[in-house]
Amino acid sequence: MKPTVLDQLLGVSALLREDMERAFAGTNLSETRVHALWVLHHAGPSTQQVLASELAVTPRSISALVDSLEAAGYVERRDHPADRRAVLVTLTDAAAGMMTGMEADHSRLAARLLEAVPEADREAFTRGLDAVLSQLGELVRGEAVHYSIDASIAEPGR
Amino acid sequence: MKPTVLDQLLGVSALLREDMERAFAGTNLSETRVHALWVLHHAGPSTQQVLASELAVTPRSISALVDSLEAAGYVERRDHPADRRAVLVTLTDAAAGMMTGMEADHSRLAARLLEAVPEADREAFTRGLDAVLSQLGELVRGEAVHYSIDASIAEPGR
DNA sequence: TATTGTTATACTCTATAACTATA
DNA sequence: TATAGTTATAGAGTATAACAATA
Repeated sequence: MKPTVLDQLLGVSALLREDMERAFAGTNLSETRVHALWVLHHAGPSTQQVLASELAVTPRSISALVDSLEAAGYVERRDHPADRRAVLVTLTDAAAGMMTGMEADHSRLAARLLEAVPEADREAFTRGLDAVLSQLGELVRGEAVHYSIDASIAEPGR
Repeated sequence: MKPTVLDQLLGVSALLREDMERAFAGTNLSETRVHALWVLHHAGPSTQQVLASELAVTPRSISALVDSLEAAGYVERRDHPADRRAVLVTLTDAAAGMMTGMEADHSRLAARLLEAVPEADREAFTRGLDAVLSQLGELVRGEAVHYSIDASIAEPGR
């Protein structure tokens, strides 16, 4: 029985997460922490509000996350030059270097995955992936929910 | 600047998670809980050891998970007929019905995603996805780690 | 008034370690 | 001894709510 496209995509998701978890095992890094560092690497020094919206998380959670990243030496809180309420979260030099390395690893992995696809299929493959990504984006943005949940047992309080 | 295959796949992963999170918001379900129910739906009544290995989680975590699923009315713990140490975690009728519905939703979503891919590209697309999945599986199973982590700042204690 | 970030508190998911009952 | 599951404890990540400082 052939797996559906959705099953294949879910398989890829699981493997990508597993790869990260394994890489971070035994370190003080995690998916969430690296996500924050990744945003800072690309956006440069940012306020906690910006981080909150990029990571789709509440400001309170960002406070805790930045606390731990700061304690571990990945980031520093600097005064915002124009707004004395705000803070600019900034990568330390060591963390900036590390993120540059991670970005190179990321590109290497991307190249390896593309190379695994038979050359003749590559164009159709990326085109298809693009189509799936847009379709999924529309579905998620749309207001319909795609799973049948039994409301009689799935009440918040139970 | 064209996104890489890896970026597209990460985008798909994020959207799939977002879709589930949204569907489960305001209910007592979560990705982890539904994963357990999904395993039980397909494997039938299972010991907690089996669940632990399917979810790749410690037995202790399964105890807590089954406790909460039981309290909410999704599963029951039954005596194992042959091994008095063990327990068979079993879906309640209501939960079994819900999972049947979810499986139908899952198929519907799979079909929708495939339909989004131009017909002429479908064969090459699934072939490519298959290739990426195997390649990624090999990479993850291999012992090499794919990210440059700065050991001087990423020590467990920091 | 509205926004930025913090303190206080709580829930879920996960882990390790020590223990009981049974195989 | 080894295995199935539980109790106890801890840490990360997330949320809501109330508050202080600043815009």
